[in-house]
Amino acid sequence: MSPTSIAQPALYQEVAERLRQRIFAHELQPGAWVDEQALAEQYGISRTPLREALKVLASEGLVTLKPRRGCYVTELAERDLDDIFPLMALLEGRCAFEATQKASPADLKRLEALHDKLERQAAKGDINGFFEVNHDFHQALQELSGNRWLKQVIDDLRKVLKLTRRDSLRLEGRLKQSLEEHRHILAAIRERDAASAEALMHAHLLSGRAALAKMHAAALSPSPSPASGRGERIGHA
Amino acid sequence: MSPTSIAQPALYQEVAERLRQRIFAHELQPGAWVDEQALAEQYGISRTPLREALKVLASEGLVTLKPRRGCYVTELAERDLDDIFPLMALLEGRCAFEATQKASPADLKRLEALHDKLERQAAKGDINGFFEVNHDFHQALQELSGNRWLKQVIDDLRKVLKLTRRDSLRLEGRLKQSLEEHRHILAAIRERDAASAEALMHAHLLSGRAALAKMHAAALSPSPSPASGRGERIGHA
DNA sequence: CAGCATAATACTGTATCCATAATTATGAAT
DNA sequence: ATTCATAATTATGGATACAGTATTATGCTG
Repeated sequence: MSPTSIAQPALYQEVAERLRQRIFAHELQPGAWVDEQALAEQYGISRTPLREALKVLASEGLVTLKPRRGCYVTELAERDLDDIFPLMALLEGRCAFEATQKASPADLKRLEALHDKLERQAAKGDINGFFEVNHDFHQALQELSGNRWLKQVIDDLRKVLKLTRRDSLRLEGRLKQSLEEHRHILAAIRERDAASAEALMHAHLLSGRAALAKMHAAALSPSPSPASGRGERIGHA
Repeated sequence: MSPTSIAQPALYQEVAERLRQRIFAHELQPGAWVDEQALAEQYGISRTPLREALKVLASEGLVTLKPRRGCYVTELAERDLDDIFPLMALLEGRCAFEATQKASPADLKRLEALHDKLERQAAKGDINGFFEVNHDFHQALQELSGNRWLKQVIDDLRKVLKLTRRDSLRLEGRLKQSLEEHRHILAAIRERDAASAEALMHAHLLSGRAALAKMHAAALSPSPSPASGRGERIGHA
């Protein structure tokens, strides 16, 4: 996606990145209308680069452009999550497989170091920290896979997933479980068991989906309204 | 990534689509500079929607935007093909698996009809026709998989692959081989053998990569000109 | 009182214009 | 003659202005 980032990035890229952060931080909530001229004013720029940035975000699936109707932050339905997580499981599983085969001893040390950091964040109970380091670990595996396009696709999908609230880790026991899964994945990589690493990573992702579903169910059950927050909203197709 | 295509599409979308076609037709060759104002003049529009269209194409990886340097049609290196084809094999394999499980009898009939059409194109020796129907068949499987995001990712990658010359089918025996592979895939689907369908589709994609590699090798060996049309240019990272 | 139509307002989409940066060509100096 | 520096030209990036369309609100009519 990013053009050869030598030379200073264009303004529309900066803007796109800032908007991404605001979307990920849920400052711009899913379904919310994106007010072009308000944002342009706020950033002290004209609408032109802002509109270009929105085109990019639309291509990434983070916002939905409705011709003559404006721009809205994409809402993910449960259906979308059911589609994306298995896909991620497939892709990240493959990453783990490739990475296991290609990791040098030095790479392995880096992975161990990252995992130790993860252990520490978990011990501290720092959920945000855990989330970040977890991301770093997965990212490292993607780079070790040596397949730029695989990494690219995963990155794109992960951005979309970040549209949902990420605090499934706050679920009782989920953080500990996630950590445990990571331990097993790392162990498989350490022992150069690529097939196991793939299977464990695959399961890890599906486990993440299950946790999210459980949380959504919990959030929904207190008020047993039949047609409540169900995901009949379309993704961005 | 197309925004909700209800309502008339915006101008920048029309332009993006026309540019895509020109790129796929290799009228705009990989590595070629995209002259903004020449195109704007040619289409009788201003540069603004054209620039927005280029942002979209850049997100898709079809062109590369170099800040302050202009826009160039993406060149794929052999390395990129080595990355993308295995990835496509993985994804389309999964598609075949899911489609096999979910296809209704009516769906199966549609697939059979498509395959018959493929057989006829092959019999006629119509390579372009074969290419098109082949595309339709794969597309149909993606839809049957029922996973919109899986389909989306495959579509995106296929667009990128269309940057390369597509006449690997002109290779001696390749068309016949491709047809044979399709026969086996369809047979597996017909017998509801999802695992086989997945494996066969996976092999089908890798087989396509091998054919392309063979063609490139052949194109390179006859004329040993040192700086010929080789693709050492970077993809679009 | 309710529903429909019309008008006004506001936002998207496109064009034109201006400034800045990069590349190329020309000229001078070694 | 070749190389480096400077100037000019050209294209990209950003801003502002304008037009068209959709939505909403208000008023009128049934």
